[in-house]
Amino acid sequence: MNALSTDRKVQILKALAHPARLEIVQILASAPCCVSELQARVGGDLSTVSKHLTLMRKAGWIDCEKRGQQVHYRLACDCLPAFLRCIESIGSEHPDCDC
Amino acid sequence: MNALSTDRKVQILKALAHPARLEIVQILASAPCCVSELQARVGGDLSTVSKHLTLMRKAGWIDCEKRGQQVHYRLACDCLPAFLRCIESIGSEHPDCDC
DNA sequence: TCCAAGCTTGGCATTTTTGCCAAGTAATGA
DNA sequence: TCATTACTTGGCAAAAATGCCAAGCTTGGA
Repeated sequence: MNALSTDRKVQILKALAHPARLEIVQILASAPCCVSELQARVGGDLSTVSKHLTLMRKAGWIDCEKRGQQVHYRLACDCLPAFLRCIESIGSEHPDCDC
Repeated sequence: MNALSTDRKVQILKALAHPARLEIVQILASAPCCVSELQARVGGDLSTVSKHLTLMRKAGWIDCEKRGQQVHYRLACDCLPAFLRCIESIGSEHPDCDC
């Protein structure tokens, strides 16, 4: 019944478990975006942002499409909002963390 | 509107982004369990399992209660099943990963 | 053809995470 | 009280993740 290996699920989870990557999917949740625009919003080197995007694409969270010189990234799943709501609910019920 | 900081959300995500920890919450999803029983199921040193549990408790995924010499851990959220279904759906739609 | 814009990839030093061992604490029973 | 069970915590070496720089690769325009 468990179609996916634990390691595959962990790969998917790790892909979002990083501040810049989480911000990127939240940006992409409202609209598709190209790499340099994402870099402008989250900061860091362009190559770093590109590597984050590759990692999330391999995990399955996002897709990309080349348009001229630009590469447009967009969400590849419908469940991100529900996924993030779950995290929000855990966070608000346990405000006494170590952050 | 975004009640939680990005870092707090990342902490919550990181807490599940590990093979042993993901297996532990999946075990706890069916029933509460004590530490040595969890160790018997996921392997590794008892101290390692204990540290995993502490980390997930601080994140907010699980709670614990002391009963005599044993400490019983259990899920602290209702949304884990939906959360895991989202991961499953991403994994099954993108089977060509590097795992 | 040549150049520049927009990305990706390689390499590598720094930082973070992991997991074992040893030591410590709390509860229970002899 | 003493020993045992059930955990937790400290410490540290090994492994993994991160992020910058440099170098590459396409695409489109001059």
